[in-house]
Amino acid sequence: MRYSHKREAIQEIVYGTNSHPTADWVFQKAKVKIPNISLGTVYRNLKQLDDAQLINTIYDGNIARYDWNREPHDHLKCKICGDLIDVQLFDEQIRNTIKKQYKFEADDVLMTIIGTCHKHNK
Amino acid sequence: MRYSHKREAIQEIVYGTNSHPTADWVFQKAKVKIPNISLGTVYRNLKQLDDAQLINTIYDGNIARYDWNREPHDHLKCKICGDLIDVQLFDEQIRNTIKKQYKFEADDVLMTIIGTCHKHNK
DNA sequence: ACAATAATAGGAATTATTACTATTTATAAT
DNA sequence: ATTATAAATAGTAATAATTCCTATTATTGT
Repeated sequence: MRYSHKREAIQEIVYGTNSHPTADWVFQKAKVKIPNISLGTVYRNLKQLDDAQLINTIYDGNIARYDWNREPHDHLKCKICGDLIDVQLFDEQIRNTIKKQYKFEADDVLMTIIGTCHKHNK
Repeated sequence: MRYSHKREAIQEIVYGTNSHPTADWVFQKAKVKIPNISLGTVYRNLKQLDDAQLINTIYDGNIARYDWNREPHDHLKCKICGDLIDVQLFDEQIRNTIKKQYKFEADDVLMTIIGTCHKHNK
């Protein structure tokens, strides 16, 4: 993968937030620094960064979000504000046990808990 | 929710498969029985059936799939053939413990394991 | 049977994403 | 430093999944 100024900027944007941004959010941020960047470039580079294991892609409902956090972890998703919160539900050992439990060559364990976050307490 | 012949047919189709069908798959099946049914009707009714807790919607990557199985359960997703396989990873008690573990009003625990299913053994 | 209104068909609109192509840019070889 | 190469890009078109809109149809309470 050849160096590119734009890919570097895109990576910095993803690494600079805990908000699990969408491609369009990254695009809006990138435009501030690089006005002529195109959305296709953002998508292509996010995919390349994912392929290179520099970021992770997570699917939130039917939209892709990007996460700099490559440690195995899970998400709490607030059904009211849509926020995704990082949590560590299991340690690696339990995660590996889950993977081994089935006649299935498991690569990754994805878990999301849907509910209401603290911001919406009555 | 008023009775509708088409909604009944759509529900029967979802209840008649373990394949976690997409809206379009349901639409193709429905057209055999009801040639003039429209895709919009399929989407609207799948949503209504989900709202009425008669089926569940699960997101597989960025596409919606529908599941008659409303018992808490998890999925193994094969990255080669795309199949989703139902599994019971935790009993209700563990599931409730997970829900209580966070300052978060949890409704549902979603878990998918990504990997390779038995059909692709070398 | 009739009125009220939910459900529908068919198509347009929207949203997220990918594909295409001529041009630009990084970089390796000269 | 110049040049050749192929990757990266902008800009736009295309695609896929889904939702929205509106005139018509079907269900159901009276």
